[in-house]
Order: sequence, then C-alpha cells, then structure tokens
Amino acid sequence: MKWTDLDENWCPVARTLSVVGDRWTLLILRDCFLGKSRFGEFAASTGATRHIVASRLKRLVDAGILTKVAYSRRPARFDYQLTDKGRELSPALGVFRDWGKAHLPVRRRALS
Amino acid sequence: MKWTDLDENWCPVARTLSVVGDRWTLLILRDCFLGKSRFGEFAASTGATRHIVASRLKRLVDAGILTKVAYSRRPARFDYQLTDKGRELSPALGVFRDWGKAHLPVRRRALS
DNA sequence: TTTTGTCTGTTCTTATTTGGAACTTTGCGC
DNA sequence: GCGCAAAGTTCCAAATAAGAACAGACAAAA
Repeated sequence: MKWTDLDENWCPVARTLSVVGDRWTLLILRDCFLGKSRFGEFAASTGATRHIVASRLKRLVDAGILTKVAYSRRPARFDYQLTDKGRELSPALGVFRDWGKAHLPVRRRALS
Repeated sequence: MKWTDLDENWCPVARTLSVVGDRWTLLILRDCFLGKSRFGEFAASTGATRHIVASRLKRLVDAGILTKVAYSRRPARFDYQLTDKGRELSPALGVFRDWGKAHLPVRRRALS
C-alpha cells in the first residue's frame, strides 16, 4: 500500500500519520515547539538534508500545521510558525519526550 | 544523517523516534492498542507489506515495546503483546486520533 | 569593486528502503 | 494426498533518501 492512500483511511490515526508520520516531520515539529522557525535551523538541528527539510515544511504548511511568514522580501526569508492546529500536536511530542527520557537513556562512557 | 544515528541523539524525542518514528510502526502500535496481536492482522489492517511488518515487529520487540509470545509450537505461531513500556505510548496515539478526527475528516461524496 | 558569507531552496547522482508478488515451512481438515 | 492457513523470507523493480554541489539575492568586509 502506498503512503498517500492513508489520507483517506477510515482511521483518524492513519490520516494524521499521513501528514506527520515520519521521523523528520516529527523532529521539525519538535524544533517548532522549542521555538525554532527557520529553514536553516531545522536543517542544522534535525540533521536531515535540505531536500527533506524543504519537502517536509511544504507538507506541514499545506496541512495548516505551520504557516510560512516572510520576515524579509528581497532576499526572501521566512519564518515557519506553528498554527493553533499545529500546537494541538504538542502533547504527542511530550509523550515521546517523556518516554525517551524514561526508557532510552543516552549511553555514555564514564560521564559520572 | 542516517536514521540509525538518532538513537544516540541528545534529544529524548529523537531517541524515541528512532524506534517508533515511522508510519507503519505507529500504525502497528495503533492496532496493538485496538487489541490486535498477530502478524497477519497487522499486515491486513495496516496495508503494509509483510516484509515491512516483519521488520517493524522485530524492532518493536527489540525495543521492549512488544513481546513475542508463542501460542503454538509446531507450527510456530505468535502473539505480539504490548509491554507496560509499550502501553505508555498510548497517549501519543490518542493525540493523533483526536487530531485526525478534528482536522482531517474523511471526504466522502453524499453519505448523508 | 571584488570577495566572502548568509539564507532558502533546487538539482544531481548514488545508495537505501519500500512495494508487490511469489515461495517456504509446518501443520490442519477433508 | 489436496487445498488452505499462518508467519515469515526472498526476489526484483520502483520510490525515496543521502550527500554534495549549485543558484539566486542580497549584506558586509576588504
């Protein structure tokens, strides 16, 4: 089955995942909740390629989760800001954060 | 950046996503929360290929989110059951479900 | 004024992952 | 024995991602 078929799925979880259901998209959203808003910040912070960042931002804007606001014309520069709709996803990221803290400690050698 | 590098990321969200951060994995988890537990059920319900289902189940078991319990030896047949650790992810799926219900209604022609 | 740097993308080629279908193994019921 | 089921595995083609370079439009420095 194709990923794109999911947006018409009977299940609301599947439909949501058709928009935000991949690693990079969710990491970009994490950045948004941390206050980041620019293309370069997302690319640097997530480690995704610029290509991926561009495609994911496009999808998030299309879905109404982010809005693209120009803070400079000539040269064109943009902020990507969370909409109210986007902010409603915050609790999910919170769950992932808490779960990661609790169950996936960073393995480091002799930090103590 | 490779997906696998994420499991050592400083960010707990990124580490969590290194395990559950893809569409099919999250759909399989949804099925688990709905009471499904078998390979065939996951494959049929999610629409993912058997190949994908196999690899995702393997990852979830490795991460301690599911346990593989044999309900038949010869032929070998298994149930995949949520662990307590896995059940802690339930609220995240709840957020996705509610968000999908609220913002991504299924478009149908003249059902009313 | 030439150079360097920044920001937001796009394009290109290669590598990895996925999709789709067939095949395997181990039985069961007829 | 014959067809069927469950849980995977294997194979090849197609789609997606990685990595790096390139581009356009400026600003600031040399």
